[in-house]
Amino acid sequence: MSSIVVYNTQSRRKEPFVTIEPGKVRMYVCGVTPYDSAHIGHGMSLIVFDVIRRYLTHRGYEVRHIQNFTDIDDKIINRANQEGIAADDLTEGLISAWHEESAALNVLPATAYPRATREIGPIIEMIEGLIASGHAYPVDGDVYFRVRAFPGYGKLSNRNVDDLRAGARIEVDERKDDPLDFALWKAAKPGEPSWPSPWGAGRPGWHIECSAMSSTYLDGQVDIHGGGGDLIFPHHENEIAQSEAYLGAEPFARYWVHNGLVRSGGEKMSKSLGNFVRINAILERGLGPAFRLMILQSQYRVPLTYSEDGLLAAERGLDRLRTAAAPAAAGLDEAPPDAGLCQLASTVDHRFHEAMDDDFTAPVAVAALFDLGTAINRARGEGKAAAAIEPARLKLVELAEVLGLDLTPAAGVAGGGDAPFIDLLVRVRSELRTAKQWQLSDLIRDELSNLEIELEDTPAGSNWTRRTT
RNA sequence: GGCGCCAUAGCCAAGCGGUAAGGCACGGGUUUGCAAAACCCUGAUCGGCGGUUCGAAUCCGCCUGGCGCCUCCA
Repeated sequence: MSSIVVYNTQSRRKEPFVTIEPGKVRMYVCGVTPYDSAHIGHGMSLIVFDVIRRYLTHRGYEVRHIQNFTDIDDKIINRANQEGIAADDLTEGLISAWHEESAALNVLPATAYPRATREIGPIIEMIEGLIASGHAYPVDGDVYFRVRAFPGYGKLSNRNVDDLRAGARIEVDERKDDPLDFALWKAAKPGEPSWPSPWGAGRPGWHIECSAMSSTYLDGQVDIHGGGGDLIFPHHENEIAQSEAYLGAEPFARYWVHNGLVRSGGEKMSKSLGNFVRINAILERGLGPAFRLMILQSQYRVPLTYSEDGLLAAERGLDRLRTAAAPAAAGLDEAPPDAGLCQLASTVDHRFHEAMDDDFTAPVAVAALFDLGTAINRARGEGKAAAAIEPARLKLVELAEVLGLDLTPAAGVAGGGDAPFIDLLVRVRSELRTAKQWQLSDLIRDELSNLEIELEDTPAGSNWTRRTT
């Protein structure tokens, strides 16, 4: 079906993509702990895995895409207390905002969005299994995973347990058998949200929910398990330990896929550093598509350097692609397809798939799209018939869509309550131009420009757009 | 201290042994009533020093400068 290769964090090399079930992909992507609004680091992860999912689907795979919400943990409890609301209300609001923003970024909905708090049953079942097999032990209402009972511990993040022990800066909990052991279940403190369990009221630890949910929703082992690079250790390492110990099978995930982290001002962008930009701040300016293009223009595993200039640069590039992808204003005429353009479209199609097959190297695929766009614009400039260009144009739109890049004109072009007045001014100006009243027509253009409205005169008439800033 | 990653034109960024993709910006031009958009032209020998090779941005070593993980984090 394909010759796709995927970089696997665990082996640190690209491997041929072979799924558990032929033609089907089980993909689990670690979502968020909703205690604050989403920033563009989350946006990058969202888009990276959306592109992977879209491409695999395009390649004929049936993709089951699960994304979770870890909707109970210390940060959530703390934040809810600060705001004087219930943890549930906090997470509910943030999750619905997440869905809205995700949709606005043109991210396809996942197959399912399980939440930790709604999967307590499977989580408890898994913990019981781990205790029964000697991989975990209860202490005073807590349950810990016995790291040294799992020989493969450290294989994902390439660490050995003795180095970890030496470097451990964690405050040592004397009740644990070993400082490395981590919590599967935490006993509830007074006033905390809790669920009944064989060990008393409590809540799941951080890592167990993903192990339980991925197995529950994807039938045990998975093909792709993804997330940001900052999840490799300890989160995913611990997931492997729990899941493989519980399932008695390996690998838990065939391909560990991690996106590079967004950097801002030379540092990782994160909530804890406070140097983040919210996704919403980008969406409000209509720059969602530009943001996606910016992400596509760098390889997903490499840290992304984010800057305002970079975002605007992507917006300008996107505009050029949109110009190329725009349907002929006057409709299609009679003309045979242009041979040269068709040939280029075919070459671009090939380059596109070759690049994406090779570990989803979108920057190269996008470069091919730009070449096609330039050729289309050139052909139009040379006066070629719209029908002659149409096949190439359709190819451009088709391939952009595979990447989730929407090339329809920028949102808000004709929107806004002032649109009728702007239309009127533009019409008056057209009359003035017909009468060669250039001083007045230029005045209107300049004044509109001061109001962030840009005019563009074409043989077919004048168009206006709102400037993105 | 342990484990990794990165350093390519003004900025972003591909490249994975065979002679530097693409985007943005700048400058020149075509087009335009003038603009805008679009198109054309213009720019780098790849952090430094050694080594391997017929041949290296690509492999090895050292150096310098960044970054990530080891603690919550997409």
